[in-house]
Amino acid sequence: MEHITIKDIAKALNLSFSTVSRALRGHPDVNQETKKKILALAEQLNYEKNPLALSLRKQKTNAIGVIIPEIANPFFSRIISGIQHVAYEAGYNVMICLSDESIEREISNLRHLLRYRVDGLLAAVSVETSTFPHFELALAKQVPMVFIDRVWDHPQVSKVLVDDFEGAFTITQHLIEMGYGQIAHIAGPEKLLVTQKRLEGFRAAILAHDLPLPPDYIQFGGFTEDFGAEALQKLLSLPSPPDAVFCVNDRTATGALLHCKTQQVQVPRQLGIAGFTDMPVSKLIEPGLTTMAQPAFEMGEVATQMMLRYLAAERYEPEVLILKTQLIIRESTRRSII
Amino acid sequence: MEHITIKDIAKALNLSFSTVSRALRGHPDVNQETKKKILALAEQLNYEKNPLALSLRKQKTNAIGVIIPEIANPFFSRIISGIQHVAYEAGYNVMICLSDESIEREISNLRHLLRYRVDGLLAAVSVETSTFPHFELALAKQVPMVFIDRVWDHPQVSKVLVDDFEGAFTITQHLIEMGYGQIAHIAGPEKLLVTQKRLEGFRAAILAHDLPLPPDYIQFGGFTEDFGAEALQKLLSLPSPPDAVFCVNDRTATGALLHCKTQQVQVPRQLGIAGFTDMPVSKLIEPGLTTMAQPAFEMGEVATQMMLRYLAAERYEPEVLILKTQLIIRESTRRSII
DNA sequence: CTGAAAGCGCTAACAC
DNA sequence: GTGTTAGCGCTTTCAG
Repeated sequence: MEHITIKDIAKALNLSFSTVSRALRGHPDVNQETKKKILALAEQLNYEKNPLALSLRKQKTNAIGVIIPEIANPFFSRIISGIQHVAYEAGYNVMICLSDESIEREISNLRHLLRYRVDGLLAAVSVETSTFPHFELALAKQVPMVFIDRVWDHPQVSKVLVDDFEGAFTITQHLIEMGYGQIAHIAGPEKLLVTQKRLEGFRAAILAHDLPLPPDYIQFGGFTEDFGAEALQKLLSLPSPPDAVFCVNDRTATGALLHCKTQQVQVPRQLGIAGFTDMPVSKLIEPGLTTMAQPAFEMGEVATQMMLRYLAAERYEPEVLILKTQLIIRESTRRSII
Repeated sequence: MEHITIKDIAKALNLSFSTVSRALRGHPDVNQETKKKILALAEQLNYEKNPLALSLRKQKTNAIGVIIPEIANPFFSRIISGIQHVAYEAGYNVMICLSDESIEREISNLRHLLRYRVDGLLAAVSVETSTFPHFELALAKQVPMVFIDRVWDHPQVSKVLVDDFEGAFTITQHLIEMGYGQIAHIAGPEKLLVTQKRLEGFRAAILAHDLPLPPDYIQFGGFTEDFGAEALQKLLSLPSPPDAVFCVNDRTATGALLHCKTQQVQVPRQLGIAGFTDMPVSKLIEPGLTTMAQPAFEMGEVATQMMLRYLAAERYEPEVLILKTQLIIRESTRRSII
């Protein structure tokens, strides 16, 4: 038989299918004997509940939707691993959608997941996302949401992030301590909250130490390697070029580093470079990249745990969880001879 | 209203819901006028079909299941990107499950997807998988399957892979051409087909050039960095250590390279190192890693296209597609001074 | 304790 | 053209 159903079992045992249904989901009102028979037969026939029918009936899918910009990025793929890990243990299904850093696609992903009646939503917004009507919609539908890292800054949704301000402050301060005095910042996409926070942290550290900060020292743009290289090129061609850069993430930092290699710029001697995130490459590249580590896997885990709590309690109380970053010092900023 | 249905529209327009259903799915037997009215109202009310009900009714989910060992591995995440890319364009939904390189979990993933009635299945098996009763089951249920890279070698299923034998042969030959004469092989998990094919290709190249191949020169084990380092350590402590290693993948090669750095072994002068796959790190690490590039994204794409063909034609004719690898020469094997 | 019946939202014969 | 009906597989009243 293609797929055996509750009815097949009922027929075989000469019972009504409601009794079978009860037995199968452990309802107390069913005779021990018949229950035993039913379970035995189900086992033997390899019966499995049809989750589609179940979802339709219960109006819940037992699924958590995930919208993420790209999966080929280790930061996000580690977040997804964390999500899967926790969801799997809890018997929840996760539906992953990729926005490809496009807001149009993000909207389409969201519609898809909503249409699908996911029980909850985990998301990191695309670089293009600066208005949030699509997420408003989800909010209106009472779907619990937890944003991860790339958050929607709205009081009614939960967030899991790191303290970007503090992280940026700390690493900038590290550059200063290493003796760099003309520090520039390769920033991310201008409208993103993460970009702004890291910029603020950077700026605060620079100001706290009375260092110069010409407007040209801040280069907005993107998260890619190419952008990092391009931005550094601009910085180096300034009349008074920086002696260090803090990059919004490791990818731009990597791009900057590669640019230095082609241009024979000595890192860390002539130029100090620091990143953010701590991707696997960062310790392999040479010189090793100084960076602020973000606990990506853990971010995925805790976001999912929060979601599971909401789902279990059937109430959604927005909360904000801020995880620790960690300064990882490698060679790309080791200017001073110790 | 929480979720508007076909009935709501029917009631509002004083029609039977079957008419509405017909209009909504473009059935010809419906008056142009009423059709227009229905579509207009649906549009206005922001009606969306409930995919759960649809799937239950049609006994197909419009979903493709994917089982993959891990997502944090760039090779697999690029495959997934390729899959998502094609599936998305075709309006197919993809359900990603991670086996975490565990066969137990792989079995559970498969059961989950089957229970979920996915229309087709894409898979790369775990390192632990050497028997395939779970996939037999899927085959028995007539679910079309395409294996990617880590394949089940069964005549009745489709496969998308690269020519591992030839790739291994080519890169080993490259090592020989660079003047290395005592070449070892850090192999993968012993039972995996990929491992065997690459080993065979390696061995064939060595034999073709009449080079020595002591049994100790082949170290089976895993795909991880740690294993690469460990295996190289053993090789280097041999009475007659190799002057080059071909590693089953870039991760083991990276581990081997790192081991060389800590042990002050000069690469490529004292030891040549070659990998397989071409991960993003491979060009960033120093020295750059010589490797055989596998078109991961494309593998995901073509596997999905095959699947879409089966689904559209409603018939599954197993086929095998072999994609080209490409030798990427970097510094880790540039021994000879040119 | 067990069975009958309604219904989740939709499609697809079958009537009219 | 349109409405009626049955049914996908299951849960959940409501009777008995």
